[in-house]
Amino acid sequence: MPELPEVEVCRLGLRPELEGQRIEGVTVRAAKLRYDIPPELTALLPGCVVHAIRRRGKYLLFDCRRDGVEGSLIVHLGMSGNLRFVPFGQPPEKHDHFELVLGKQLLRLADPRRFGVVLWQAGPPAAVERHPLLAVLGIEPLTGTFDGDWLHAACSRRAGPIKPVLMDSHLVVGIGNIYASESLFRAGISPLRAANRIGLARYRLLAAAVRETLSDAIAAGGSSIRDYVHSDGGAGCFQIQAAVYERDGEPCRRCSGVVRQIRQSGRSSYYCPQCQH
DNA sequence: CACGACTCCTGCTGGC
DNA sequence: TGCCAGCAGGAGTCGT
Repeated sequence: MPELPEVEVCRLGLRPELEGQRIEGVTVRAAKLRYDIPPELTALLPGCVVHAIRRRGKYLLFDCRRDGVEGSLIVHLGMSGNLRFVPFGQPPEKHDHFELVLGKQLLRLADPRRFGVVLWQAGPPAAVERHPLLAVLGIEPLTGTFDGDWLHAACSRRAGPIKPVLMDSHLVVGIGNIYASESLFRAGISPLRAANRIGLARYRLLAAAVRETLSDAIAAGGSSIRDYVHSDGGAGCFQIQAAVYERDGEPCRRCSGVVRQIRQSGRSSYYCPQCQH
């Protein structure tokens, strides 16, 4: 489920009900996610107040503090994770692995495929950037320094096709398999085009397309935030209408061509061969 | 270094 | 209807 927009919408939905709240307890039902959930969390977190919820790439960061304890809870939703507020006493389901007990409700992490992450970085909020998983992350695509010029320079040594490059979180964070295809469609660039053989002008189009695609998705999700984080909602699905993703064989929305599916680096890519070069 | 294959895990879909 | 292969929105690690 989660690429950058989904994680950002999740953050926005969590914020009003979690920021400033005290953590009363922690439940770890299945410690084995991509990494083991640190057992010390059950001792560290109770009594902490969540002062801020930040996002870096697809990681959610909960800045926590109490007497003698300061650190950030690092949460990644992997492929199939989601965070939900649920009422006290709601029985856990099969893949509910972790939860925070708050004053009035629970915040529960479900993740069937267990590619998610729950970790802890001790220290002030800034210290989390030094965590090994975060230290290697690339630029945020919704910040000012991400633009066509930056992207053009960053891709100058990448001889492979642009689509997997766009998904490389060491370069740019947050662009997953859906929004990579959608952004390339918007920019009119073929996913097969060698990254270092795309000119500056087209990289400016691509950078703008990435920003627009992600922003539109966040805006679309923003209107259903309550659904996204509450168990009585619509399962957290707010997907923007895809131009090409999973539309293999269907007509292109822009021309008379047919959307095609190909495989790149083990992932599906979708594009319109007539619109994208 | 850059790149692709492989890997973790469970669940769903489509073909036979 | 049942079974099995293949695939799924992520990303670290390893070999070339």
